[in-house]
Amino acid sequence: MSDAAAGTPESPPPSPWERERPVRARVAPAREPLSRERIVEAAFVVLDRSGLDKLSMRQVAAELEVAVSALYAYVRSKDDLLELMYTRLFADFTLPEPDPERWREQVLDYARSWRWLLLSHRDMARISMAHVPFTAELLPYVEALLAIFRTAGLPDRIAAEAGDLISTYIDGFVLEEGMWQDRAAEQAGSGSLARPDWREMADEMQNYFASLPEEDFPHLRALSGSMVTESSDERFDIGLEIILRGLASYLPDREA
Amino acid sequence: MSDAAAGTPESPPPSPWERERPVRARVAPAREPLSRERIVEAAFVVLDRSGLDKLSMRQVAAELEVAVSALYAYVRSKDDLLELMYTRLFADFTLPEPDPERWREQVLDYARSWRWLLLSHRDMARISMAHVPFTAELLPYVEALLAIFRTAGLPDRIAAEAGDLISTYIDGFVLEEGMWQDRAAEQAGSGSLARPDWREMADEMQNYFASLPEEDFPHLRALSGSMVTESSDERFDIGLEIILRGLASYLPDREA
DNA sequence: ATATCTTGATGAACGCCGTTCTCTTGCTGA
DNA sequence: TCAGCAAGAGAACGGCGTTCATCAAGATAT
Repeated sequence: MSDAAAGTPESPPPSPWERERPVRARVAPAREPLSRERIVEAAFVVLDRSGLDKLSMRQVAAELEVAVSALYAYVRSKDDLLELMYTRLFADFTLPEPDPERWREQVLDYARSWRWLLLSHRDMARISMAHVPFTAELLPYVEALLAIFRTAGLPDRIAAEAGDLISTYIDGFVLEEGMWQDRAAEQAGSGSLARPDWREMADEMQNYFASLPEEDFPHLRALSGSMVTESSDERFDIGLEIILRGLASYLPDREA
Repeated sequence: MSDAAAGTPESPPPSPWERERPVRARVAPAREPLSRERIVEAAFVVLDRSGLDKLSMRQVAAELEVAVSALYAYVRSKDDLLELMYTRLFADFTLPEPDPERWREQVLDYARSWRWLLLSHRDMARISMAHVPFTAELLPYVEALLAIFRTAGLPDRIAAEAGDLISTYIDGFVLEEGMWQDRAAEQAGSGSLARPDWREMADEMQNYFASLPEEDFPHLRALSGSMVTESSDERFDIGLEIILRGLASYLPDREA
C-alpha cells in the first residue's frame, strides 16, 4: 500500500533500501558490491538448496560472504526480500495481447506459463500464496488476465471472480505438487537430494491411497487410479478445463 | 533417517505425547491438569488475539500459565499443534449423504460450511493451506466430497480434480479475504483492534483500485466496481457457480 | 598533502523463537 | 514411612529478524 497509492509529497530523501548501486568503481572492484539484485539472486540459491523454511537472512548473507546487517541497506525486511523474489519471478513472464477468438488458449498459456515459473524454484508456490499480486510491478499481469476475460465477453462480475479463481487454482495446484514432492523426498531418505521426479511422486501417491481401507474410502481409492495414470501436467490441464468450461457457459455465443 | 526405515520392533513404551490425561484427581484438582485439548484451546485463544505470526509455543504456554516445556509432553512440535488445530476445526463439520439429485446444493453447502469454519478463527486459511487434509481424521471429509461428485455421475478424472479444485478455491478465497482484512485493519491503525467488517474491507479495496491510473489499468478499474458492489459471500458463490457449471458440463444428462 | 566527509560494510547486541535436558515437587501405593 | 513416579519447572542451546554504534577507505575540499 505504501509507495504506490499514498504517494510521497515531501521531497524524498532516498531511503537506504531504495538507493541504486553506486556508479563509481571505474576500475574493476576487487569484489562486486552488494545490490538488491545480488541479494535476490543469493536468496534464490539458498531457497533452492535448503527450502523456504531454512531461508533466513543469515543464510543469504552467508551465501554472499557478507554480514547480515549489510543486507538491510538494500532490503527493508525479510518479507520485503520475499516480495522482491516474487516480483522477480514475474519478470520472465510474457504478456499476451487479448484476442477474443483465442481467449481459451490464452488463459491456458497464461496458467501454464505461470505454473512453470512457480515450479522453477523450490517452495515458490508458498511464497506466491503469501502475497496478493497487487504491487505496482505486478498489476500489469493481473490486468492482462482480466483483459482476456473481458474482451472475451464475460460479464464483469464473472471476469472479476475468474481472475481470482484462476490465480488461486494455479498457486494451489503447484503448492500441493510441492507437498507431494516433499513427501516423496523424505520417504526416499537423505540419499536422493535431488528433487523427486514425477514417477517417484506418483509412486508415493499410489502407496498412500493403496494403504487406505477399501470399505471406508471407496471413492478415494477409486480416484487414486486417475491420479496416478495422469501426469501432473494432465491433471493441471483438467482442472483448468473445468474452470474454462464454467466460464464459457457465461458467454452469450456459447458453443456446445 | 535410521529410525524411519528400521521401525520400532521393541514393544512400544507410550510416547509422552500420546498419553491420555491421567484419570486420577478424584477430588477437584486445584488447577486443571494439562491436556492436548486444553493446549489446542489455548492456541486458538492466542491465534485469535495475536494472529498466526505471533502464535508461539511460549505464548500458548503463557496463556495456560505453564512452562513451555510442559507442552511438549502432549504435543510433538509446533507443527503438530497446528495440525491438531486444523483437525479440530473439522470436528464441527457435518457430512452430507450423497444425493445425485442435489449434488450442486450439496457442494455449495460443503463449501460454504467450510469457509464459515475457516472464518471462525483468525488466519485459519493460512493454516489450512499448509496442510493437505490427508491425515486419518480428515480423510472422511475428503471422501464425502468425492462421493458427491462420483454419485452425481462425474467421470473419475474430473471428480478427482474437482476435489482439489474446490478445496483450493475455498482456502484461497478465505486466505485472500484475510489479507484484505489485515490491510484494512492496519490502515485503520491500532485504534480498531477488532477485526474489520465487510464495509471497511470494501472501502479499502475501493480506495486501492481507485488509486490506479485509468489509462494503464482500465480492466482492473472497471472490475473494482463489481468487487465492491458484491459482498464477500456473493463473490464466493459466484466463483463456486463457475466451478459448478464447469463440472456440470461433464454430466451425461446435462441441463442447458 | 592533509583534513574532512561520505558510504558500504562490520560485529555485537536485543529479544524472540522451537526444542531438549535436568531437576524439583508433590502425590501414590506398599 | 518411604521409595517410586510423573507432571511440570527452569535453564540452556542454537537460530532467528532487526538495530545500532563503529570502522575502513575512497572522494572531496582546503
